[in-house]
Amino acid sequence: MEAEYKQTEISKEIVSLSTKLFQQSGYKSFSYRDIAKEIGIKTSSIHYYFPSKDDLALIIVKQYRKELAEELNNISSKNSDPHSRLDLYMDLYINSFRQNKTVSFLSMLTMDLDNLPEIIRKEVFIIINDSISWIQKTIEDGYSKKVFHFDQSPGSLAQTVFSALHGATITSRSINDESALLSTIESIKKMLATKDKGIISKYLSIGR
Amino acid sequence: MEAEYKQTEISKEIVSLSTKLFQQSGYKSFSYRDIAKEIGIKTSSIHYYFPSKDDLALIIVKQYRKELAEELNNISSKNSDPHSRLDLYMDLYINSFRQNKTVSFLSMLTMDLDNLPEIIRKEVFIIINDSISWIQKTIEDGYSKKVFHFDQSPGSLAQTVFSALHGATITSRSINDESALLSTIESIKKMLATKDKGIISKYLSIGR
DNA sequence: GATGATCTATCTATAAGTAGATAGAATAAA
DNA sequence: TTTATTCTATCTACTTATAGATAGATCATC
Repeated sequence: MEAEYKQTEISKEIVSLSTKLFQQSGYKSFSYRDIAKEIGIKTSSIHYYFPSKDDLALIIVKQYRKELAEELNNISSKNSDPHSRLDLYMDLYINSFRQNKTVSFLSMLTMDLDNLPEIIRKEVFIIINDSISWIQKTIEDGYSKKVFHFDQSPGSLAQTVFSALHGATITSRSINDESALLSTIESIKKMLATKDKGIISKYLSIGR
Repeated sequence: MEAEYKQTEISKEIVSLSTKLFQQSGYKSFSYRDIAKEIGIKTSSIHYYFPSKDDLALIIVKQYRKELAEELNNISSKNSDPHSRLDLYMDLYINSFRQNKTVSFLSMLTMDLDNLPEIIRKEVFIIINDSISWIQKTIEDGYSKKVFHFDQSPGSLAQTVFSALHGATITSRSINDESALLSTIESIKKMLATKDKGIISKYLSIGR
């Protein structure tokens, strides 16, 4: 694994710029032309390192997956407290938003599924799965340590947290204001901190 | 307003098919060719009704905006109970997901912002704004009628609800399973139904 | 026979990808 | 240590395909 392509100044620049464009506007909307023009090379030089666009995209996505896995692993290993873990996880979204003022890459990948080659689609599934599983484990831990309190299964709740964070990143991006993301994080925190004594059970039926 | 284009069998078919494709894979990824081939006409016939792709896209988005506004209005006028209102709003997402098994159109528009002409981008902003405002009003109503209980401002909470629903639609679509959407709706309901007596305030600091 | 709707044919622009040339660096052989 | 060979990185030039768009012909219909 590790370096799946010949790493030179230029090839790294290609990957980094492509990642940005991919993230910003999707798979179909970043072209070898744009990249070449911006870097100041010819498109054929990009083909030299990355024979096809699919190759380049796959490398980008795999790299993203690797980095995310490392970060999650890092958070888990350095923090035993479920609160801190979740905080740090949510910080990832805040930082990502502040850094590139755009949608999280994973959201873009998800929205872009129809335009992606199958092999990349599989990567995306894995990333989503791993993320939700990680959140779920954290919530389970928080439940058993009795620092999280909410009357919903860890699996369902993990899906909610994951979805809400992504949705919030998207909303924040679209209104160009991080308030949506911060509000959502606040909601999630309050939700988990709530001692669920007073739930009005009449309102809990979900099957319709 | 109303019909901003010559409405014939074919032109309506064009709009309907384009909407579907636009919704599925984004602005850049639906082409006059595809539409023409599928309907069985020539691309020039599409140009006859919709001189440019931007024209077509704008009509699609405006129509979506109108329909959504009508639906929200309809819900509001027919239901005084905040619970029912919110339920019906969330049903829109479930139905939309079940019908086309894809992401909600609004989510796609948001992710696609970079690829959209300015005039359409403005429409999207309005739609988002209107949606969040509508939710906010519903929450305010629920607070004042004391049927919703949660310790967060209606504005922030509305952003959260909106974001969570979108994120959930996206997640559900990507894993091809409506569970994420249903879980999220369940979370939202529980959240609003929670009497916030037992909040652990230590965990409520958001400013970091 | 004028108007509306659709088609043919074509244009221009952009995209991804390929072939082949070349300059210069690295390596091997004399 | 010079010479020959191969490799690396890039370029120019081209191909094929797709896209949106337009002009003008054709056909229908009222």
